[in-house]
Amino acid sequence: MKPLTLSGPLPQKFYNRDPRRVGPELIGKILVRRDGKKLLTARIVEVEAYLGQDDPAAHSAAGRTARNSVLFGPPGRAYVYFIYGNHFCLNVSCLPDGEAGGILFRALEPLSGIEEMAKLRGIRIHGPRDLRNLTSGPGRLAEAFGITRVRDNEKNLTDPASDLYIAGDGSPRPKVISTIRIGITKAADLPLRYLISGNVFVSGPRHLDAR
DNA sequence: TACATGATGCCCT
DNA sequence: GGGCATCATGTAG
Repeated sequence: MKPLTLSGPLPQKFYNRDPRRVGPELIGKILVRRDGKKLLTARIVEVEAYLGQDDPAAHSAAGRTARNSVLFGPPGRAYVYFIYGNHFCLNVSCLPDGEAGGILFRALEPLSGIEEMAKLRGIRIHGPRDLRNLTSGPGRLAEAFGITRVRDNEKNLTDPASDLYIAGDGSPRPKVISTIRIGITKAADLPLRYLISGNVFVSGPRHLDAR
């Protein structure tokens, strides 16, 4: 495997923009978890943008509550929520303090710490195909990175001391396409899902024409 | 205090 | 490709 030369955490100003700009630029970046001696890394291959009050599908649509307050806070913070009684999902807040918006992480391509991810997911890896079960899907990737609401919600992902952050690795930005978002019923026609076209680690349709 | 709902994934065919 | 487990949250009462 090609050795990674990771940057530090992406700066706060990276997230201090409209989610529709942040989303596509997050594609190809690296999600990093430092867990004691272990280092988990994976390339971001699929995300979705959720806007503020103008987006009926966003958790922030109905205004600020105790649950979604991170989305209204400063940019670059982790918003972790629990869904369907089983799964955690990871988002990062966007826009200045006071404005709601965020990016949902939907799929990653595992790079390092794969054994640890498999352990956290409670599965075994038999071949390359099994790698997809690690981090393809919002709930899966959260589990593979040990992400929970108690541990990570409101965490500052731009803090160099953070054990969870997003870094660049100097590689060229991949070709990004956008499609409609997945698993929602409101505002379902907006093209706010961003992904690397054809990447096998993407969850759901991997091309523009496949819906 | 009760209840409907959901930005899902697993386990069957 | 479809059924379903499972519970935090918000809202109504």
